[in-house]
Amino acid sequence: MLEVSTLRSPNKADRAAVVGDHHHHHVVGFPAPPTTDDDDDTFIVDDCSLLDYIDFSCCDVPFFHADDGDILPDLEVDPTDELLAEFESSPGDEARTTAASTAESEPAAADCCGGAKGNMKEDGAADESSPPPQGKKDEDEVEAETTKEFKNGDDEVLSAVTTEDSTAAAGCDAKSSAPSAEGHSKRKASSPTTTTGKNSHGKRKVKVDWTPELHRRFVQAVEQLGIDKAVPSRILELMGIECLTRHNIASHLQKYRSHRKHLMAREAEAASWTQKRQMYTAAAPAPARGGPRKDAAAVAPWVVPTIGFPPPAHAAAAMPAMPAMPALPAAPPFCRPLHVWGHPTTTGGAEATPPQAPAPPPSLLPVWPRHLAPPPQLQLPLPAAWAHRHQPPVVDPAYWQQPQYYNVARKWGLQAVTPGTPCVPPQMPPPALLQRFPAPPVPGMVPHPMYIPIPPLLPPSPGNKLAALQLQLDAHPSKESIDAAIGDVLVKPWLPLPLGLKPPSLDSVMSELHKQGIPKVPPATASGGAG
DNA sequence: AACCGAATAT
DNA sequence: GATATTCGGT
Repeated sequence: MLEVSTLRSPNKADRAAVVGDHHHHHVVGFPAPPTTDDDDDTFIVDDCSLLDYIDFSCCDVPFFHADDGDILPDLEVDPTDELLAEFESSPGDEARTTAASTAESEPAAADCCGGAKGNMKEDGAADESSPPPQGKKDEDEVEAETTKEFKNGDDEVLSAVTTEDSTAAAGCDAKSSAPSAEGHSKRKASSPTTTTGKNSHGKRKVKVDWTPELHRRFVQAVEQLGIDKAVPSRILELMGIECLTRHNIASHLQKYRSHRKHLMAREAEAASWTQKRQMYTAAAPAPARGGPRKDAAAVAPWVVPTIGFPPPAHAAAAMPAMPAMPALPAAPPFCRPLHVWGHPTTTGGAEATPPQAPAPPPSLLPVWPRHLAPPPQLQLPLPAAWAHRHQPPVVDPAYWQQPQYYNVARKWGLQAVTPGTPCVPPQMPPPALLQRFPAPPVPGMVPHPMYIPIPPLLPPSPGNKLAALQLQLDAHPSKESIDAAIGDVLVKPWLPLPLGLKPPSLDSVMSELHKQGIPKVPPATASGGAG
């Protein structure tokens, strides 16, 4: 279900105070699940279908206050508390609020098209009397006002406040099955300064909800223009959404670029890290024996996160022989709908259903809201011993499909993680940072080191730079780095050996593995799967 | 003047 | 963290 996004206080503690009072849940835009009052598992919807649930028919663009951001991250949050806070703490605002809510609560007022095409959030009243200090800004304001649907032409700003409010809320909530929801959720008592909602010029401050669909359009435009030529004005043109302003686009574009940059930087870091890691692994001579297997795991980057977590069923099943390279992580068929920035080139359905990717067991996705759990038919059996795990084994590629790792990339355009989506090639770091080595597999290199503890490393010593490096790497391998490392390993288990270093012989590797209780892998299978 | 983008504010 | 606004540069 979707809850109306409220201009709530960021103070989660406040909201938590009333968690549990489901009576005031604001459901909008979706058919009411069987049990609307309970956050139970009955309402199952996947990423794709979630979009389908949204009725965009009356809107040019699905601007919803029931935005992604408000659903998943704040599942436990009940907007009611905000209401309570409002009534308790800001009687002044309440007058206006109640009045507005009354008007909005009328379903008749809900005309998605008529009111606002945009899911603009109005932060507060406007003070139209104060002239803008800067002429430039004045122009911008004009632009904004003219482009916004709820400008209502020559409507007075003051009236626009209520109008805007009602249109933004009721307009999009029109389809809502909770008629009175918008009234409550629309405004909440935040600090008077912020809730007054006026910017420095006393103009309306309207927030744009960048819904997945809206973002999809955005990215589509950006890709169409090219990441380099994508400027707000052009993007705005291509998007063709009146209610957006160039500033809205610019702001979003800024963040979009920022995220991309961030992701690529980490990708580069991961690649670099992987390379170093491989260098050391290859360079490390036969390790001292006797160390328990746990120790080896403690120093092996890809094993470190697995401490305490046995591999999942499907991973374990593939371990003994390790003949085939596991498929690259694919988008789970039930992608989290919120804060998942759908791929621009897909329209809400195809992106999240790669046929080759079985759904990860639900227990591997602990952060997902229960009501968004995968359908039962997609749930894989899991060993009982694993059923209780709250943290998935990192060795499982599915782990990296967790929203916090997977969806971020999806959202911000590293489309490489969304298989099957026809789109512009992902922006990759410079070749220098992402070296690909088409060299054949090195004999003796196990193609799937993820699941194999590497031999114990040399004890750190002043002269042992490799050991020092290892420690450093082990100390702070980011999950993203590990993720990328895993990806690298999966794709190309071989990496160039540093000059002057010789790879360990197959016998030595196998011998060491055997000492540590790992059954020897037949060379035929060990070298397979590289292609 | 218009626009862009980074920095900053909300 | 998301979005808006400001500000300096082009």
